[in-house]
Amino acid sequence: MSAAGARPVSIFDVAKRAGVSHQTVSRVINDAPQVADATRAKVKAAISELGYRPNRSARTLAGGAVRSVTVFTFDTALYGTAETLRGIEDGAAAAGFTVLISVLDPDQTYTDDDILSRLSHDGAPAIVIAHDDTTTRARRILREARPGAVVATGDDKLSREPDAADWLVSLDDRAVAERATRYLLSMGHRTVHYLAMPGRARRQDGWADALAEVGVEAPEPVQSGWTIGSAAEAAAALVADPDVTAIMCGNDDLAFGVLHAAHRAGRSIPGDLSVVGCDDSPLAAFNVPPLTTIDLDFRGVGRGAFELLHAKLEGRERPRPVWRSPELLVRETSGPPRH
Amino acid sequence: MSAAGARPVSIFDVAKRAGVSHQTVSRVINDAPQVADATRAKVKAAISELGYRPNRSARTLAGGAVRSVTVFTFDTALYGTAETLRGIEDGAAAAGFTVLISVLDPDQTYTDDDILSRLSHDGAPAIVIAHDDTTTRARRILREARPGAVVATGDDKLSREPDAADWLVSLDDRAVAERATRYLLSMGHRTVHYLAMPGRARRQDGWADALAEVGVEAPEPVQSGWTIGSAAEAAAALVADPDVTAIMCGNDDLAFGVLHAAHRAGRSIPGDLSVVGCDDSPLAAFNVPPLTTIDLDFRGVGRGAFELLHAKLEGRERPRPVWRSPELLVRETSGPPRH
DNA sequence: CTGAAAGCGCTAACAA
DNA sequence: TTGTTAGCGCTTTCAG
Repeated sequence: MSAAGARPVSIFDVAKRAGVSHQTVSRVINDAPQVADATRAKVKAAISELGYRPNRSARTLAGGAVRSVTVFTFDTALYGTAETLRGIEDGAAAAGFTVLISVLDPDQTYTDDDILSRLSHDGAPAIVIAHDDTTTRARRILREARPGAVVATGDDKLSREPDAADWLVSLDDRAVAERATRYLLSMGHRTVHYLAMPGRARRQDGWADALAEVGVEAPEPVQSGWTIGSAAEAAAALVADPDVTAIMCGNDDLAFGVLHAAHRAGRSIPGDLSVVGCDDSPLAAFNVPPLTTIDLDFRGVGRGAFELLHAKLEGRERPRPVWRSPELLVRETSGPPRH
Repeated sequence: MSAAGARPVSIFDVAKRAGVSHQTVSRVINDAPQVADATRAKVKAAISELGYRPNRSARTLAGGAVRSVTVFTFDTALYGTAETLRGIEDGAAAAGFTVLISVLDPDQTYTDDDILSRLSHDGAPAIVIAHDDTTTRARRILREARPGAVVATGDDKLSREPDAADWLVSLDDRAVAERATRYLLSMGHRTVHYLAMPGRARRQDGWADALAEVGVEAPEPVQSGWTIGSAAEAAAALVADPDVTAIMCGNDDLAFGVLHAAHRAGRSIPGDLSVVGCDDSPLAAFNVPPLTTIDLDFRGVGRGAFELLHAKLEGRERPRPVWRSPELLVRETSGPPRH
């Protein structure tokens, strides 16, 4: 154990103690195969006696294998991003990687250099959780600078690009929204309205496609911000309209905003109005009434993003996706229209 | 702009281009005062022409000023920790620091070495968001190893220690819970029950103190986990008891669980039962009915934690706290008992 | 299987 | 005000 304030134990201290060269110590801590078992044991003993811990900066600088990822995101508190981040952390921890986090302010404009200088060094690997315009832009900048070391998650316009399969890990947001919309249609609703989050695209596509399928012209989607309050405000006119019987929301938080607005407008749920969310956030099942929504495995997506990055770094094949497929959870905010 | 794959631009490349020594470049990027304006301009021009960006590992290794913090936490998705993290990020970004994040699994037991090896190097600065037993333990380990470079937030038994003022940044959780309990008492409730989160202490102290103040013996606190589901389950017996008219909850999520359980038990809110949360999470104001709670500025606390760490690192005085003081927000889940 | 040498990109200390 | 030198702790060569 090194005393506080003293010079930390280095690879040379260990080498001296074990009676080997520092290089042999390096081999041991990197699990190199060509080390005699006896030597390995001696070194390991010295390591634990001295309380040696490798210095990550030195390892990185000396050009060893990369052992950290920088995650770019815009809000660590939103359910989707928080869960994705947890998934990345799970994967990173299992692989011995350090996670750095770089939060981008949606209201700020970043130059290419602002983004790139957030990496620990040129070409450091990164994962972008792209859920808004700023992170989508960051994704583009990072990918242009280091195509091999950047993967992304998210649902935005870039995910329509042809080479997306190489670097994108994402649920099929289109199918998810389509499914929820079809469900509402199947309950007998004439049409389904859509409350949209900022900067996302594919969920809205799915909703529109499901309507087109049955020959219904899609009503104008209503635009909301990310907060529950903004959703309540954005949906105020919608919920006041007695012709509106079904609303599909970009995510659960938005759905809670709609429920709040509907309550204030005196409309009963699900008699007057069906509301469907998306995410299955922790509160959905416990809301009063419990929210009909689609279970999305963001954590699995995060883990998948890390694994794709890891595979690319080591020149391996793209691993198979590992997340649960989305599931529609019909609870108590949806049903057939009253007539 | 360095081409992908090429060797990154170093301080020597910049020096050559600007016709100065690499040390002068170092001075410019570190804002050292003793550089002639003309020289500085030349160097800056070379930097931007070449797209030079400093390598953080090299800077750290060479023993420059520290520019990163590792944050230890146990769940980045919970409202309190997520907001604290955001506050730390805000402060770190303003000071040009990188934030590393180290998530500790509550179900795992870590050795001292497990914890210490998560730092980028021996003695790297850290902030611990201590909200459970595992993180509280990490706090102790880190503080013992590097007392000067570790600060913490949170509400646990350690915060009762005498030297806490040196390294702890925290709201007055005791006062917060006391205030909420007094409010319920003032509405005419005979007693107030407490639904507790794991591993926290001071909120419970405040609740007990407020009851003691008016000579009421505190009922046995009910223990919940961190999830809404566990709260609903833990509170099932409590809400079924018609003698229970007021429940104060460790945080908002727990309160939502209680509301859910109360609804299932057929008790009306707030007629039969008053429920008070703690946090003012984003959903509180928009729940149906809106939740009475206490607004806690976790983001401010996070910023304060970073600023305390930063001040310690630079040998400055402890900065003044910068967060909003807690405020009781009486909404629609609380009121006088029915008789 | 092990060791010696060179250098990653940067900063601190010293010299001019 | 600027330049030179000597590392930081480690990994990658390359030699035995």
